[in-house]
Amino acid sequence: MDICDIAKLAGVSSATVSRVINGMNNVKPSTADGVHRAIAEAKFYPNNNATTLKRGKSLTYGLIIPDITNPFFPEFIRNFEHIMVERNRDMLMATTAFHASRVQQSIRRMLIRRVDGVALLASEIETEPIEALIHNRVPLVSMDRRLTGPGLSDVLIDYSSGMDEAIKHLKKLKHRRIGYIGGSVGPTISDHRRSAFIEAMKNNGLKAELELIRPGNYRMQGGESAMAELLSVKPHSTAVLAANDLTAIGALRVTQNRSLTVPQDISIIGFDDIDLADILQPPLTTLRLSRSALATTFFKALEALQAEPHSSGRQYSAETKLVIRGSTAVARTQ
Amino acid sequence: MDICDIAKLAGVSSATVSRVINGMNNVKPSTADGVHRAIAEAKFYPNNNATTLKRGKSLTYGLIIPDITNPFFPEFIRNFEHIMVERNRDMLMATTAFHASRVQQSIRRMLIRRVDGVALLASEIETEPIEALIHNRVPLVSMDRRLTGPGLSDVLIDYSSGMDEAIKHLKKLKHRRIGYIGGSVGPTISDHRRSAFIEAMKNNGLKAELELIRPGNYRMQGGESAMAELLSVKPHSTAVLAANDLTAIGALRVTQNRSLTVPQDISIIGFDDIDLADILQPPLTTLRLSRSALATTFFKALEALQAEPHSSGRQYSAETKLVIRGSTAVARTQ
DNA sequence: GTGAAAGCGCTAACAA
DNA sequence: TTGTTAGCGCTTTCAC
Repeated sequence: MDICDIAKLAGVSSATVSRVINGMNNVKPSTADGVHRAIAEAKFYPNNNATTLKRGKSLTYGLIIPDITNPFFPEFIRNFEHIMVERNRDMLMATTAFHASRVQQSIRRMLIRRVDGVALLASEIETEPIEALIHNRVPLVSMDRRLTGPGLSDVLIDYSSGMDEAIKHLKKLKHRRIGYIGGSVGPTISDHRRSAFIEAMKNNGLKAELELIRPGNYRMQGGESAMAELLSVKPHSTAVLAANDLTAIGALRVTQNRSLTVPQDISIIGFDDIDLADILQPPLTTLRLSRSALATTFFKALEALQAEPHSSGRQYSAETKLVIRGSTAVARTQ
Repeated sequence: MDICDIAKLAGVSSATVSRVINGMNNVKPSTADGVHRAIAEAKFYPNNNATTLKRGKSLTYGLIIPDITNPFFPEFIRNFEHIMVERNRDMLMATTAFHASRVQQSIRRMLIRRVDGVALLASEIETEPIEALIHNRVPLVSMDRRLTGPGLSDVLIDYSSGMDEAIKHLKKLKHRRIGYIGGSVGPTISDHRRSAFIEAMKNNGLKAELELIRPGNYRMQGGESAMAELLSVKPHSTAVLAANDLTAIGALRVTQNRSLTVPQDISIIGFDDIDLADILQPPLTTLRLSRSALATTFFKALEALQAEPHSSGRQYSAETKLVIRGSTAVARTQ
């Protein structure tokens, strides 16, 4: 079944059918009516592969994320997909499970499908697949790589503002020794988060102790083991910041399993503010990174790059903001 | 950049390039080598739209889900995508936000992309888009519609076994008046769940009181309002089953906000066993529906239908199983 | 083992 | 306002 069949049914040419399908206004209404009827009768759906092949544009953006079971990402996806649907665009999603090889695989998928751009929210990035994108003139918008270039924009996560708020908040609560559980070792994005922590400590006249800085893996389990290590330091720190909420939840669990009470015995601050943060016991104090703002920014960045493929990319930025809930309190005097 | 360019670079014909790309074994190794080199040098990625157009098969399955922020679905998606990547297939995901119009839109997306099959986990289903799939010979595997036909399989969720376990568990804990918070009004899938509850009550010699059966909406907020209603019935039931974990969490929150303790004052049982269920306070007793088993079943069903497009679909089934945690306890004597 | 060429279903000049 | 037609990039038969 193709537009020629529809053309025969409607007694017109395939070009007219094409025009009707694409809503061009240079078709006589009565003719268009007939075509619409024929399409409906035949339950015809035009083959997008042919359209894309012909037009050289797929009206599709790719989205690559590390881990869909981290609630941050579904919340982002929902916003992103919503924008795409509204603009009559398609989304092609791939997850990487934190493996560089899966990033490569995902980018390959995007390239062979001829997406009009890629939003890359994963951090296990190797330069080779990125070069493939650039070389093939597929715009790329990355998250917090702090690197831009022709066809390459970036959305910086502005930790510093939020991180400063967080440390100020803790300092006011009399915390002095503050621990930090980071992301995976390797990705620069983890480094940015850690540096922002150290910087904020310094700016507030506190010393970031190396012994109290541990890597995690952005998952609960990583938060658990890192927190176990932090608790074995005697005396342990009175507060801990985590690189994301999942990590903070892991830390929370370990703490509670050891019969320590949060926030009385130890304060915990997360990062992201996933919906879940609010329903924990205690509800999590966290640095909020707005998913809808982020989705909007990524979309805008993609559109901008697409409109002018030869233009150089821009550095965008997304704010973080402290949300105070129940997991922080005055430091226990030791 | 196309295979003809590669052909020139490698000094062969485009047919040979195509053969090499597709790993056919009727190319002299040295020739294949040269082609591979040319492809790498040019960073060439074949245009999948052309391939699909030509072959008439996309090696892609569509996946339609209602709500990606319900953790059940990301957990499902991760398993499903993993299977797909392993088999060198592609996944095209769409969410419906519980709107029938979005289901229609999603199915249209799938049809114009010529997916080889659709896994439909949403329940806001209208017959029209489904007929479009059938008519265009695109296999469909639905969840718990309990309807099969040519090119149409279904995965039944076997509530009865788990629901029976749940009621037996509560009965042993001396609960007699048990409430139920269902899914959205309308979808048959909600009816199945509710019927299974009523049936299980009856089978265990308990009476399902209509007053204690309320609709929810598969989201936390729905669980909250339904639970508020249930608590206004005096005396309130001593236990409540929810149509999914999110609903149960909503119920849990309302209960705790009213200074009632779970499970001492009231027992709550969820459905799904999302990862989160285990980290709540108290950890949620729930009916487990395995995401990985479900993903495997959906994939198998799609492959079977695709292998024999003219064959009639099958009824598959997925088990549910009671997981006892901390949200159920002996009923308070009233 | 390799190449020539037809055609998958659509769009967009161009012509009428 | 409508039709004719040349491709978009690939696969695959058929011929060599």
